[in-house]
Amino acid sequence: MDLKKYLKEQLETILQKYNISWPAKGVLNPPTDPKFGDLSTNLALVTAKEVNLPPRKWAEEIQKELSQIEFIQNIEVAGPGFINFTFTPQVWQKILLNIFQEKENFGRLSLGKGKKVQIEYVSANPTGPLHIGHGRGAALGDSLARIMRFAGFEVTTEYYINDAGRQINLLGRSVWSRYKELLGEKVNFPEDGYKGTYIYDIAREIIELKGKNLLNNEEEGLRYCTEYAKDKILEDIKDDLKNFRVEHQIWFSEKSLVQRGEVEKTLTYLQEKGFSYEKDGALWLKTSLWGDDKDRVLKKSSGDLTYFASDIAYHADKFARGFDLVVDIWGADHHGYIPRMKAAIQALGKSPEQLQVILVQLVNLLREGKPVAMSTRAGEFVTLREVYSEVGVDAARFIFLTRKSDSHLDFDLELVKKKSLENPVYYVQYAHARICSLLEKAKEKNISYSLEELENHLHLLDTKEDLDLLKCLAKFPETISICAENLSPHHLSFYLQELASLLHRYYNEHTILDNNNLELTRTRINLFLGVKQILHTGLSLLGVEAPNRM
RNA sequence: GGGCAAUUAGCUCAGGUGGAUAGAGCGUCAGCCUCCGGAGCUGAAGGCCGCAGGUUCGAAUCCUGCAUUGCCCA
Repeated sequence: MDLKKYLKEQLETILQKYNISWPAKGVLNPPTDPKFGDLSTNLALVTAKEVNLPPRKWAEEIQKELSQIEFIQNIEVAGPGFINFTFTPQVWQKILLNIFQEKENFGRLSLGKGKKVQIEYVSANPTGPLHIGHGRGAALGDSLARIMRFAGFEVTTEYYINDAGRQINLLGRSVWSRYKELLGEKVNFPEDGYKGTYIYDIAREIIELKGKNLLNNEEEGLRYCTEYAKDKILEDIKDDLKNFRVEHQIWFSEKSLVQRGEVEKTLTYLQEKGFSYEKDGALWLKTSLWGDDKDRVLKKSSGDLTYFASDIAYHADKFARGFDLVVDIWGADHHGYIPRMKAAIQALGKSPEQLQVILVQLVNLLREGKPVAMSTRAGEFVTLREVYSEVGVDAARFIFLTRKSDSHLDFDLELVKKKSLENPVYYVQYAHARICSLLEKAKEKNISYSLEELENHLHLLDTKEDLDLLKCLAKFPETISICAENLSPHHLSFYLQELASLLHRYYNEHTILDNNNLELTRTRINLFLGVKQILHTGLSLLGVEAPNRM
């Protein structure tokens, strides 16, 4: 049962008697301080003027009207005119029945109403290994996809492979150059080429496969090196993401888009609509029509297409595939592209809200407090693989998902390693493992438990710790809703920490297994089973394991 | 020179559409195992929410200006 909805309806009924509808600024929420009850509303404060009463007096009127309401234990007027509601313990105790009834679907919502959503994330150029910044975007995108599916959206995840442009070209020339160098040729390494040692590794692989054979034909050799390097790196990226428990359902090639003529098709469309024009030998899109600072180039005077042009074609393709909402996760250094991209999709006839861009701040990778240089070109960086091998997938993901995406993040390898046992992720996992261990113990003591009698014994869960825990469990669905609506998984991470904290407190306060009071023992075991299930569901939405023992 | 973000406890960070005495973890200090996992629990100290104005019953939250930091663009 949705308590908030229920109460809101009751309040609205009263307002109707006074010909007032629910005010825009009316709020019905849990108060910051639990001593003010379970839910609190500012309704009387906001509507006092309409009934010509002082807020407190008006609040008391409402209180009187509600005196016979079901499920409510206490209503009081407080402060300047807040109305605070406390539900009966039964309301909270019954949550447990819901949880067991819906099982792993408890918290699942129909918020999305089957709306088709695409989430595109990581999309790193296949010119080098993933680094920690990609890891952050990967964790975020993957977890968001899981949560939005749980909230009733139809989600597709996708990786856009920039395999058509200048960067890939440069990669090929870098490898080709190293190949020749290793075979003793004199070479001029491309000025801004990729200098990482992995380029040598790839060149060595090619030598093993082809020997010196490529030297005879410059054009063919370069082509081979380019293709080989791209495929090899992409393979490693896929491998990394798999290890990091990140799933992309679709791998979309920019090159295929170009080859199918989609870019030209999009340009033609824009031209026919009259949204583009030629100036100084270049082709421009009138992005300033939709709030961009200035118009942007689609095709340079040299005849080369810009990245922007293929990006528009790509987004046209996304919408053509029927997505109602497209979510792009970008590094924060690309924030300047948002206005032009939003303009572009409006040129395509879509509304700007149908593209949501989440910016992920770049991660400051530190080692012993000192920044680690992270330039792919300079070839000096710590890879994502090194990071998760060092600190573990669970710890790395949890840290990324415990911060909102647009805040700066210092990730000190030595610190995370050293303090790994105090990492919040272990705190949450420990709660889960603890419950599992307790269940084992119950088995040893021959304490059986089932759900059959649960309903009749729910009233035994009546201590403060019981109610705190039950209320926290009841909050799970709303937490999912907040995460999905705000595209921010970090709320879930904080929720799980709170739930784990209440579990630990409970465990310290009460002895669960008591052979002299089996009914209470069984009921409490059931409570723990409920907590276990929510911990499990929540962690899985973050892509973090819920171990039975640690 | 324009633009986007950030600024909350010693440190790392939360504070969904404005609400009552601003929270958590780490660190510090003081306590808690005859007992189901002490990787835990309880308590204490610690804050002009960057600064100054404005909007209103009410601002960490919204608006304006300024400062500092990061990034993007010419």
